[in-house]
Amino acid sequence: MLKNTGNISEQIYLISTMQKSYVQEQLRKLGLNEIQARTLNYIYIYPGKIQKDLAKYLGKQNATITNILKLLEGKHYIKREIPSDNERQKNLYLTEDGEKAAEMIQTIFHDLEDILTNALSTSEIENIKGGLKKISDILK
Amino acid sequence: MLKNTGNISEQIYLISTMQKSYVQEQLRKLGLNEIQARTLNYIYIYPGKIQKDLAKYLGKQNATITNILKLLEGKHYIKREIPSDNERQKNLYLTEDGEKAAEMIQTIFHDLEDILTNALSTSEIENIKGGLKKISDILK
DNA sequence: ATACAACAATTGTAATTGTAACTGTTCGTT
DNA sequence: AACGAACAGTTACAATTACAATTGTTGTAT
Repeated sequence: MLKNTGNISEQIYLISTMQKSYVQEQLRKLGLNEIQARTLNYIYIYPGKIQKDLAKYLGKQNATITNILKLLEGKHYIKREIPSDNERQKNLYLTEDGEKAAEMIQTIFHDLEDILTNALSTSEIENIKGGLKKISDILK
Repeated sequence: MLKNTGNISEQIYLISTMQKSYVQEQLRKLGLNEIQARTLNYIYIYPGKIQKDLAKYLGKQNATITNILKLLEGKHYIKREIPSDNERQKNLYLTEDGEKAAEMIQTIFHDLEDILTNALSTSEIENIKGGLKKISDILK
């Protein structure tokens, strides 16, 4: 019998689900969902990346990315520019409105991080970050 | 400027996304998606729980749960029983086919856990589990 | 230079998930 | 007992996401 209650992967799943609920709740007032927020945040941090990079970051299909970006473009949060040296790809940028939204999103993520770290000591935080880094390197 | 690349919450998000991609890939042959698999796994581990409990575990609305369960019921993987002492709720159980599917799902999750832990020492594993436990308690 | 495979993104459609309003049941208070 | 609030789940519909096939572009090997 192989149950898996205390497993690392199960813990990660549980925490990510709870994080998602928290973030979604905070995003209600912005009229965005988690994926849209993470998209804006990604472009905020990595402007000029192409859709394929975003797809990998979010773990979604390229087709799904097209849909997400269409919506954000409709809200005038992002713009897509085809570089002259490669016409099959599109570089992603935030508009001014997108910047503003991204900054609000940043504070939501920052608040979340505060919630997680406030109850922990500095060394605990470093330990956990180190452990997570190892895990994510394994899966990369 | 508040970037958040190395944050705990961001790491958790990245890892959960990668886990999800792995699990989805493995599930293709079973014709199930991640949510359906986690649902079957949950009922496998906690038979008799009601839909609301599942909703909390998955971080989804009750209405979404209804949809997911309808589909799994259509595949004859689960059954729902209304207890005589409380007619507004439904206890969830696996059928025989559901048990078989759940066992295959268990091996997928088990394999994933192996991938994560094989590159780590016993003490590292215990450290990471302890850290994750703290985090999930904070968010609970 | 040309042919062909690989790449980045999109389209149309199907499947899934989310929202708000609603049904019926149980619980608590009077 | 009888009222209303809270609860568990569902419905109808809207929004989002996934899948398979397709377009147009770039890279590579002849």
